[in-house]
Amino acid sequence: MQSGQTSEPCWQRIGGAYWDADVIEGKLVGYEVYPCSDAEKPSLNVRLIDKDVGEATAKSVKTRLIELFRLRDDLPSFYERYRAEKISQTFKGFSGLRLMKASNPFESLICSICSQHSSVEQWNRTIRCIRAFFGERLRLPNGLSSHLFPSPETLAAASVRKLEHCQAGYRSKYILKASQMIIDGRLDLEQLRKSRYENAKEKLMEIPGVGPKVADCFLLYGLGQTRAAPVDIWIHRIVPKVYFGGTKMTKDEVGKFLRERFGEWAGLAQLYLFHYGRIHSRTLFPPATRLTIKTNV
DNA sequence: TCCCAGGGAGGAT
DNA sequence: ATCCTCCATGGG
Repeated sequence: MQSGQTSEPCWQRIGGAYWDADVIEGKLVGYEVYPCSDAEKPSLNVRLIDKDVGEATAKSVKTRLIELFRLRDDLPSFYERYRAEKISQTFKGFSGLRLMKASNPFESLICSICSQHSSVEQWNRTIRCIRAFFGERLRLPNGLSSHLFPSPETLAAASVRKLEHCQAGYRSKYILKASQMIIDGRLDLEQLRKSRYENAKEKLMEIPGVGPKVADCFLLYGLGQTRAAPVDIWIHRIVPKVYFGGTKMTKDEVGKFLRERFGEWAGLAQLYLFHYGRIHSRTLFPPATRLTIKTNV
């Protein structure tokens, strides 16, 4: 929930839980999610914030969360399969870390676009601001409220000014263009779900502001194409370090290596390598020493 | 004041 | 193909 995947903004806490709300099958539902720390029987405990939720809706929420947190992914067999690989050194510190898959692909696309050359904190702020400005407000019975992410139609009609107020910066025009392409029918996110990885990626890169990395983020976190392995600055640093003795590689080569080596699990491998690279950045990539020499002219 | 943030576009070699 | 620089904006 806090790992900065561009499926959606990080979930927010209340007490020891995390909460969210959405309209599921036409009904407003809020839910709190509690982690269970029993390593023998790992589970997720969910409390619905509405006393009056039918059984069918409750079941839909369950299905939704299983998809969102990809609870069907078999992590133990992933760990086991690559136990003897160099990547296994990244498993220790992040046991249980999972990929997520967006409930709302359009939101994930905009998250991915906003994440470029930005920080998790900043693009999260931007997305929440866009929700608050343009999205329908949901009021829960316990007093909490939340906003849906707006539709492509709503965002396409948004002014650059308001988007810039959300601190989207130079990405505002990208957001507008992507929304426009969707309502024009030039871009169909659900159709991309069925496309081959290479074709889908090529199509996505027709959107201005969407390059190889952002396209892969959307394919992975938005559509659940686990073959996609976004190569950002950290992956670009860590993969040559861990697997090739520090040899210089292009980003394309790194991405190709991850897909060939990890196949359907390239995206998950990327997730572990990413967090490992970041947490050990000081020791793995010591900052270059800088010298400033003053001259007399 | 400077550098950096889960990059990408446009232009110059 | 590979290399620059700029892009908004906040935070360290």
